[in-house]
Amino acid sequence: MSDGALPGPRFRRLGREVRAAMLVEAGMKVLAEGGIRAFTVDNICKVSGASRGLVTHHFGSKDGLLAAVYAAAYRPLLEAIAPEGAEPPELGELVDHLFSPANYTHETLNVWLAIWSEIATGGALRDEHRTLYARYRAVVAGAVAAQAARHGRTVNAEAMAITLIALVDGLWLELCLDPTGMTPESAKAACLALLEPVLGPLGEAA
Amino acid sequence: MSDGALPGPRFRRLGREVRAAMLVEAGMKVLAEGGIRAFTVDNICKVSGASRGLVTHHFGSKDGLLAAVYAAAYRPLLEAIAPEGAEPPELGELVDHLFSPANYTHETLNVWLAIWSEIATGGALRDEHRTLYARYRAVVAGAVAAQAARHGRTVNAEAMAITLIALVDGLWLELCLDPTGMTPESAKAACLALLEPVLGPLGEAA
DNA sequence: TTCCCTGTTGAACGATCATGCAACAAGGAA
DNA sequence: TTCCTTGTTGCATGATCGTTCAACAGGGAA
Repeated sequence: MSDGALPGPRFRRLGREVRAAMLVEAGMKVLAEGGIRAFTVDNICKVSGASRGLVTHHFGSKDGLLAAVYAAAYRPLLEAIAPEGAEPPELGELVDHLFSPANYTHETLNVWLAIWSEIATGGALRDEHRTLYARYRAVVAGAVAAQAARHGRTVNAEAMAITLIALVDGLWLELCLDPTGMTPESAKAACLALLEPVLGPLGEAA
Repeated sequence: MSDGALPGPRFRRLGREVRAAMLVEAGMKVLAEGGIRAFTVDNICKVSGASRGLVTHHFGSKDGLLAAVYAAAYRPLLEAIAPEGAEPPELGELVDHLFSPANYTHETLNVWLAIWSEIATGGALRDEHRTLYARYRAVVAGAVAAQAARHGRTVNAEAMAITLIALVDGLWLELCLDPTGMTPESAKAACLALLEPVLGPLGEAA
């Protein structure tokens, strides 16, 4: 009893996907708080409570983990917008989801922002972004087309989807950079103020 | 003549602001091509053709140079939108400027994107951003208010300015991330398609 | 020409980075 | 109980980072 050896196991063995999920979550937290400059193996493992070798062991490299974090950030958005096996939501519900507290979080937005720059400079994330973004845009375009047809308007649904996504992303961005005088509610209201003159009324009155 | 000494001076002495401008330009180029991860003293000095000590000497630190790069990126935008001593442009002209080749460049946009993440995570750039962005928003809000008054519409000019800026930034962002099927012209057209139903016709027919 | 201010250099430094890897041990299987 | 699979550890390594600083030299002033 005089030595410093602690009783019990020194660490816990976890299943492959459990540990991977822990690292992804830690990576997301680090990315949200400190941006891409804080996304280091040391920080991630300290937050996750794991040792430094695990990142390479589970994801091959740090960039592999970053790709997993990106996919994990996209997943809830896509599932909220296009639930599997269910029929696609109306445009009004879709916009509601985009500005819901689940997606419109300061933490989440910082993750997006940090990763966007990596994509723009041609990292390995570029291809994965193209795939996920194409799915995202297709869902939005479908909702836009349905909304337009329901109200007898003729619009270019693809172009309008790009524009709507740009508007949402831009509002996200402004909330990240300077939340002064901005709330999720005002952002959503601003979004609807531009959409409804073109696509007809959204929301419960549909 | 047998030694390797080259004739002529080994370097050129430049004025304080000349050298500083060279470093800022190099920093912008590096930032545009590789994002914040490529924004290193080594890269910057290699591109600029200067030695490593100059960054600290002229800007105090690397972050000081980053702040200067940010201000230098904002300046042409503000000057195009709110030329000093001249009366503010109409909203149509303002939008033209925002999507003009001078501002809507892939290089410029990558610089913005790289710096945005730094601002969002609370770096030293935050205060400078607040100042410059407030000026930017005020100019846009003024143009929006004038446009609305000219066409007898009543809008919340401040909120509409935030929304317009968000839309422009979002379109910039999408062009950075995935230029597929996007051009400055289509982006501008998408922007006008949302604005004109609310604010009346923009452009030459004003 | 000589002098001196100051812009410039580049090596040195310690901190921090991502990754490799051999040893270790947890915990189920037998 | 013993054995073996495999998740885990953490040190070693070499690269790269930002910053410091003493020496250097360009080029105008006198």
